[in-house]
Amino acid sequence: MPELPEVEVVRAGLAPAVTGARVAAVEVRDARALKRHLPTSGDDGLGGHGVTLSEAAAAARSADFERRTAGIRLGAPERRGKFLWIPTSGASADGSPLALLAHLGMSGQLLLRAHDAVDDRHVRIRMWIEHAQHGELRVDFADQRLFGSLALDALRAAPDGVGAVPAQAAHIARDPLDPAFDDARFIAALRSRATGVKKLLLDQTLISGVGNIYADEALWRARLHPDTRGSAIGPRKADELLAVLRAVFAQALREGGTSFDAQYVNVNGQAGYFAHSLHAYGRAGEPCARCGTPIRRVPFGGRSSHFCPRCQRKR
DNA sequence: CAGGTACCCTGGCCGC
DNA sequence: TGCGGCCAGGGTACCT
Repeated sequence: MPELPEVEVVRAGLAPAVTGARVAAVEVRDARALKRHLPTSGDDGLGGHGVTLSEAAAAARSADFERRTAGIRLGAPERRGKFLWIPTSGASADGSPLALLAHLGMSGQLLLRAHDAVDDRHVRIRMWIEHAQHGELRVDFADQRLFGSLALDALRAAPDGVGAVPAQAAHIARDPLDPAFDDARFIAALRSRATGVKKLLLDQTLISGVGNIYADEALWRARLHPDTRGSAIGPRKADELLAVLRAVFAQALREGGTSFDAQYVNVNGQAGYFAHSLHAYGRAGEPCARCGTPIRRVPFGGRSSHFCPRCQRKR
């Protein structure tokens, strides 16, 4: 469940059960779910993204993660954009605190289950935790497509000096629901670029948490064509776009996120119902809710854009 | 900085 | 019933 509202639903669901809990045991079933986990000994010679691990490197990575995660105590989960992490009692080699970092990718789930609950599909990593109030639970990381991952990562001071963030998420911009998000800075960046506005919204180094669904929805609500250049957007329209984005996120959060199928669920495996409130994504051929013109779907960087050709004219 | 492509994966669905 | 092709909510690397 990948965009900001879905990740936030997971963070909030995890919070009561994991905060203050101790990890009793860890089992890595598929080392491919540790793409972002780099062993302590530094480099195992086979980096992270886009690289297939040798059998030996996979075993080493799994063993390293299991050994270092078992026994640590968990803090309150935090989120930036689509990255989720739990500060822990562990320390990294340079002395910084360790965080348990999660990215759900396209199909990742974090599921809270009873100790003896039956297996969900595609469980790649399992952690048994003990909590003073909630007793013994399992946290299962399930991921069909394996674009998501868990990792232990060093928690460092955030680049803007406010709070701390895992090293691997340091390049990710704050998201628009973050109180420290800098509106003026984002709007200036947006309006200085010749790139299409949708591509800018999806750039996690400018603003985080926005993915294909919510980009299309926000642009529909703001009546902006996805290919409108950032530099063609006036200050008032830019303000409106940011406000609309926040409203979409807030509403999606209230409705438990967007679920098109069983892949996108909260920590209890339940789907959200914001999909019913979408006006553009997944509605190709259906009449625009404002003007009745059929919603169009066009190729966009290996995916699709959905928009109303009448309400969202390219300028 | 802008654009395009390729890749990491599994599985559901559609047409033949 | 089988099979190939296409599609999917993300992120990164590496070209031009």
